[in-house]
Amino acid sequence: MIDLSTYEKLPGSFYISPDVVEIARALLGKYLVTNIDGIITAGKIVETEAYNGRCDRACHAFQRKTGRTRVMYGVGGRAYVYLCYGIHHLFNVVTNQEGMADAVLVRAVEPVAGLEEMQVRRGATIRHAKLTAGPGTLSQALGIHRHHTGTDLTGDLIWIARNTNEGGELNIETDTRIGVAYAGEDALLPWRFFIRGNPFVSVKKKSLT
DNA sequence: GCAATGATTTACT
DNA sequence: GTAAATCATTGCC
Repeated sequence: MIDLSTYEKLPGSFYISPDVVEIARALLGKYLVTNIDGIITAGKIVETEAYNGRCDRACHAFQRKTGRTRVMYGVGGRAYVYLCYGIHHLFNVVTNQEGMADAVLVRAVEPVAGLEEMQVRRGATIRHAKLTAGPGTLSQALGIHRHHTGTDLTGDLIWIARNTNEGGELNIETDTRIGVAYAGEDALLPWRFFIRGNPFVSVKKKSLT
């Protein structure tokens, strides 16, 4: 179990920045913590993707203000969780100000707390290294569900923290996003960020620097 | 009201 | 490497 006393919850102001790409990059190395059913689980964020509601066709909210994407048009600092392929819950962090539909998809975390609970949620057959390596699997491991959409990330159910004992430089790698080929040229945007060499990154680096 | 589809994962060949 | 699973949201009738 990690020592939560050295973890500092990110303030609401962190999510208000107009630059969603910068936030996606800044979230690497932070800790995503959930308190579901009274059980704390947490993971270090090792992979993210940025989605921009105004100039990015891969974003669900691009030129579409619907029931599902409504939360993304709200103020930053809330959760956007959506069901993909009928099976997987994908966790996003809404950013920017009211009316700006930006979000950061958390694609992978490294488990740091509540490992046993994650194993139960994921099933006995799963290997430890695969507990949270992927946007659908990390949501399942942390107990994040579709109905958590709209959750305030400065509350006590789901939040993001930084370790005050850390803060050193991270070896951050950049690449194109995954699974958004339908978005045409927007799929080429280098808006995926991950920590180099971390075994929990969902998709391996495809090219050398 | 109804049919199409996806920011994925897993199992099988 | 390829294919199936599976359902809320969406767009059109």
